[in-house]
Amino acid sequence: MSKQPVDLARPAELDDCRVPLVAEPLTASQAERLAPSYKALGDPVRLRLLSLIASHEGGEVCVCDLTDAFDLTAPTISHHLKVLKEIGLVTAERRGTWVYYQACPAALDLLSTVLSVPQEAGV
Amino acid sequence: MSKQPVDLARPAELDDCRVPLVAEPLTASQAERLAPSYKALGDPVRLRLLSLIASHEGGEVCVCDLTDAFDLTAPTISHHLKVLKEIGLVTAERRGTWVYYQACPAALDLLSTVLSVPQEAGV
DNA sequence: AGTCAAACTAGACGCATGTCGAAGCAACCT
DNA sequence: AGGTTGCTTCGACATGCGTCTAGTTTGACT
Repeated sequence: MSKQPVDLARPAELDDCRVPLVAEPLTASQAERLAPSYKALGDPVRLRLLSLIASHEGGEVCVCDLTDAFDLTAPTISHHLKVLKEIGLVTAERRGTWVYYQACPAALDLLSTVLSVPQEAGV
Repeated sequence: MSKQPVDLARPAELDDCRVPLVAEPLTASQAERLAPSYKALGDPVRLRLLSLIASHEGGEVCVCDLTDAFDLTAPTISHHLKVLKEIGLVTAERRGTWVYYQACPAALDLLSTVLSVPQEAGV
């Protein structure tokens, strides 16, 4: 394992990133911590994977169901899930033969907050 | 100009993308229209550029000010600004000698909305 | 043990991307 | 006109990334 998860949910690491980008300029280090997360969302397959996981009732999805939803090989799906996992947007849990993925709402919420536009800014 | 701006502000093109990713699975076409925008944010330099522009009072920034904020050459900054412009996150306007960039709040808001997590989802 | 299926890892291949130096445009000056 | 500054385009280079095939691990079931 070359990279370890960034863990967007951990306050100590990223609470100082929880500021709308519109409110004040991001520092270089804030930008460097946030950019990889947006990059992870910058692939259509990963966006759909995350959405499939996050919107699934029960809050988790088996890999086999995810693989079926795409015209891609299993290793490719596995690779994308690994990216999402390492960035802290999802977690994985093995139960018997199958592996289930869950979304991390806190991580999503942080990324949403950074892009949010206050009302008075005139959307 | 090889690509033209995606224009995230145009309702006809992207209003059907204005749905939280957590609410229901993104379709393939939705994901393919949204992913390039997140990819554009997936670089620390572009994130900071966008933040510098969006948070600047007056709502616009001259390129020269942006270039000074980084340890990069002018062509590189220009390249990143072009990416942000083509994706519809900023607009550019020349006034005399200088070029000013403005942020597009509507585009930002869309990307924020897609990542937003409803309260009851338990952040 | 042997087998099968689910999922991941390893390695390879081609395309995309970030960066730079050099050159080109555009607008302002003498 | 000529020169200067601000910004962009062009072309090149190294690196990164998405995808695949082939092989490996993990667990369940005979």
